[in-house]
Amino acid sequence: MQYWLFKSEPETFSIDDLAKATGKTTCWDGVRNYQVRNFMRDVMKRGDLAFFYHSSCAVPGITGVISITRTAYPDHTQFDHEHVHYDADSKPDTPRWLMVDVKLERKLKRIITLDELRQHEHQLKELLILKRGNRLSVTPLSSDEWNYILSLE
DNA sequence: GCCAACGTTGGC
DNA sequence: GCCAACGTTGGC
Repeated sequence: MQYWLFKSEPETFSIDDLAKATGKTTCWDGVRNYQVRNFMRDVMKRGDLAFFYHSSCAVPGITGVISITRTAYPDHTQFDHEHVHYDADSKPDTPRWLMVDVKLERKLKRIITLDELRQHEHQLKELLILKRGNRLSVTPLSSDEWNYILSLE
């Protein structure tokens, strides 16, 4: 089982939006990066756990724990002309982009901020989100990193 | 296959 | 709003 970190801009989709969703479950559409698509296609399994991270906001940080409830399947928004994530080059018989379903397990008792994570750089120096220039919207992390971060809560 | 230009991300 | 970093595009 693999651990992950999912970024989302709370103005677009926040942890509270997920909490309000039917069954606290949503499809994670909109991934348009090949590396992330390959993570979803090749590695991500049902039951994997992930942190829900708020980015591009006043207080960036980890706000909750989610789980993968459905493995990769075609992202329908790539075929929707009206959608911002429409991809004219992707054909229905060979879909380019995939998504998974995720479910909210729980909100953290408090947000573990990016600033706080940086203060633990010694233990988290391999954490991809702390590395300069990292822009992947979904990144893997080790069980040691997972447990260490949860211990901060 | 190279690489400059361009678009996007995301912290600040 | 700025800008560094990085992925993608497209001309050659």
